[in-house]
Amino acid sequence: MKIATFNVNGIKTRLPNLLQWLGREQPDVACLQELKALDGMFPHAALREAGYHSLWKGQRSWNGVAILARGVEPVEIRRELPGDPSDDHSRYLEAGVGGIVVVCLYLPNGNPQPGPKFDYKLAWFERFIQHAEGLYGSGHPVVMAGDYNVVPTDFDIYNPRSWLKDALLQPQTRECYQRLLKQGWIDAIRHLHPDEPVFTFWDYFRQHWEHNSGLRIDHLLLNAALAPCLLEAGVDTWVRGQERASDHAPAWVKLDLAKLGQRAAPRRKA
DNA sequence: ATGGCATATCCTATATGA
Repeated sequence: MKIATFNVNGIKTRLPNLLQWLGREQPDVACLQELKALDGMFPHAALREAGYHSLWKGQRSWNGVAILARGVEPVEIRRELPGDPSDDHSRYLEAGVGGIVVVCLYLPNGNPQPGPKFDYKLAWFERFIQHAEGLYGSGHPVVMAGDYNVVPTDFDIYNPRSWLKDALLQPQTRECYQRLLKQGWIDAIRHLHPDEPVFTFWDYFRQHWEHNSGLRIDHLLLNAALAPCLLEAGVDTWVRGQERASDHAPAWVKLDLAKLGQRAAPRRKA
C-alpha cells in the first residue's frame, strides 16, 4: 500500500498535474493540502473518474485538506483538530482506509515570526501533539501525513543561512516536532534515508528547483503499530519539474500490511 | 532589509505562502 502527501497549492489550478501524478504513481491513499477552494469547487467527479473516492474540507482562498482513496471510500473519523472550537481553518482530516487510521494535516506556516501567526502555529502544534498522543496509543495502525511546515534539522534544507529567521526553522518549531517524535512516531523518510538530503519543497524564487535548493517539510509519521509494515519511503520529485507545478512534490511510504499485528500478538505453538 | 514567484479574491491591488 502506497500512502502519499501532496501540498497541491490550489486544487483548481493543479488538477491536471494531480491527475497526471495519480495516474502514473497510483497511490492507494493521497493526503492533499492547500486546496484553496470552497467545498463546492472540489473536483470530486474528475477524481472519481480517475478511480479515487474523496473526503475533503475546503475553505475560501486558503488552506483546505482532502483524503483520496483508490477504489474505496475513506471513512471519516473527524474533520477538525480537537482543542479549540474557535479555530476555523481547514487544516485537519482523519479517516479510516483499509484498516489504517490516516491523518491529513496542514500545519500553520507561522510567518512572519515573531507575531500572532507564529503564536497560532505553536498553539496549533500543541493541540496536535496532545491529540497525536492519543492516536499513538490507540492500538490502531496510524499514519500522520501532511505539510508540517517544519524543517526538522539543518540537514533538511539546502542551506539554512537565508532562512534563519523563518518560522519553519525556529527552535520552538523544531522542539515541538521533536516532542512529537519522542512519543514514538517514526519519521519514515528520514528513518529509511538517514544519510542523504531529501527535499519535498522548492520555492518559486531564484531558480531554487533548478538548483535543487529545497526543504524537507512534508512528513509521514508512523506509530509503533504501523512501523513494522514500512517497506520504502521517498519523494516523487518529477512532479515538481512539470509545467505549472506546485512548489511541493508528493512524499510517500510503501507499506506491507501483511505484517500488521505481527509484533503485537506472537502466535503460540500448537 | 527586500525581493524574487505563484495563487487566491472584494481581481489592474492585496493577502498569503514558506
